[in-house]
Amino acid sequence: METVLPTFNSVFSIDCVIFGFEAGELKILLIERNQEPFKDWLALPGYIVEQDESIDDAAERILYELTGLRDLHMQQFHTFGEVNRHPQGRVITVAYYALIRINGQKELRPVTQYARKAFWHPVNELPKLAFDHTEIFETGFNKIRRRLNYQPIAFELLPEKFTLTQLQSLYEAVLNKKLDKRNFRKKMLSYGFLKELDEKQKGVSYRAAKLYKFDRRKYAKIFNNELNLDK
Amino acid sequence: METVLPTFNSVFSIDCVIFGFEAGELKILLIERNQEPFKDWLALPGYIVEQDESIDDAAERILYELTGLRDLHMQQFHTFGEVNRHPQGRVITVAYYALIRINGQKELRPVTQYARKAFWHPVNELPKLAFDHTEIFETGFNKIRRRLNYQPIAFELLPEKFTLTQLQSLYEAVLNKKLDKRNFRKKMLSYGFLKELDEKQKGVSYRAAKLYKFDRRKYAKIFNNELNLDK
DNA sequence: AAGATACTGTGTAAAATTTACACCCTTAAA
DNA sequence: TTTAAGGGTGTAAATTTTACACAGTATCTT
Repeated sequence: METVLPTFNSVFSIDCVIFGFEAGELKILLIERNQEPFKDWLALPGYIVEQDESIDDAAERILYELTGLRDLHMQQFHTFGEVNRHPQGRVITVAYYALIRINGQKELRPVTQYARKAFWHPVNELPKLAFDHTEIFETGFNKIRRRLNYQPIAFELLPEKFTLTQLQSLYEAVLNKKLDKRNFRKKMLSYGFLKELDEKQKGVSYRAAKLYKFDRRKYAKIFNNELNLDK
Repeated sequence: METVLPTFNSVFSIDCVIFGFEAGELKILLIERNQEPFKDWLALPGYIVEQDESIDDAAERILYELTGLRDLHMQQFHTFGEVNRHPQGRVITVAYYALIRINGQKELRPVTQYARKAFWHPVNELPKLAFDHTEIFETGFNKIRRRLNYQPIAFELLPEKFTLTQLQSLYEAVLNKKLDKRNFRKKMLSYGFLKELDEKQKGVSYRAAKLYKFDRRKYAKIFNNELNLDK
């Protein structure tokens, strides 16, 4: 009886769909590849998992190496395992997503040679991507659209202090539909996990809006209660 | 510049969490392993993906080989990639789930030597399982609990013709809570995808209940409309 | 055949949530 | 001081969700 694992020329890789939000627009992070196959193509940040690292660790490392970004909360969302998805051999890829605040200060700078550069690109009008990355992106986008309804992921995309209008336009960008201003505010505030600050928006040429903060503690409390008091 | 894939001693495997429903109880399919590691342990049906098959194909094949079951609609739900989850080397496993009618006629019979037998086991009071299979099961169970609310997966577990009480007790088993009979019926029927048959339950020692069928066409129509008419 | 048993099948009112909808206010810039 | 741009607010109607109880019927028992 066989008791030893077979050796195939098979590798695991990770691909990352990283969402950001800027100027009312939803964007994702792309790289320009500097390596065959698909040299010079645009692609999702992705690379091969090392033998001695978990896939979660690999996802963090790979994103960092290709884009310079660190300490994101990445979550796996799907695994792509068609036989010929990679032209050089059998590669199964586990796709992760994360949402982050786009921040002018944080420079996007690949620390390996595999990517020539990394940059934000609006999710609408995405160019052709390497491998099956377009499909991976679509799958990921659908997932976060779903999760937006039951997880507080929107706040990861916004600056720490934000206005209700910014929050609403983020929801509109992800869900791709217009929402009613009064109803949106009523509902968001009714959850009780938004903290109104004594501060206002600055630098706008119109009446400045109040700033709010997402209160993680309150959110956790509410969420746990829901689970515990389950009828 | 490296342009060829590295060769690691890494393999992909598939593990299956197959749910069934019988006698008002939710069950999953387990095997008794006949191979090291974890020889003689109970485990989820799972095995290694071949080099030339997609992971979806592998899932079908592996389930068939270990249990004799075929033609299920399996869906991947999570990939487990901790470094030491398999004692013999680096194995990443993609976990799939499916829901099926338990049917006395369909015999569970492994067609490989890797499993000694396959059998149904209630999801409550699961024994210790091989590898990280307990965690895989828990993750899968949580997923279907969620999906029950927005996908018609319940009907895959029931016989083609079923009573509303059977449907309700399935929901109660998966969600692990009591539901109100009148409200449950009102809501289910209001969707419009249950077809009332001219037939009644047989072989019960009390008033026989009406039988219903799940109408896939109507379901699809309703579901598509929802998507298309999206405001 | 009478009674016991076990589950079927049904309606309504109250409460909660969701939806639709429009205008005055404030700030900065011109 | 006027204009431009978005800020901020309330209510009524419609819809959905919740809570709740009992008579009806088939079978089995004695």
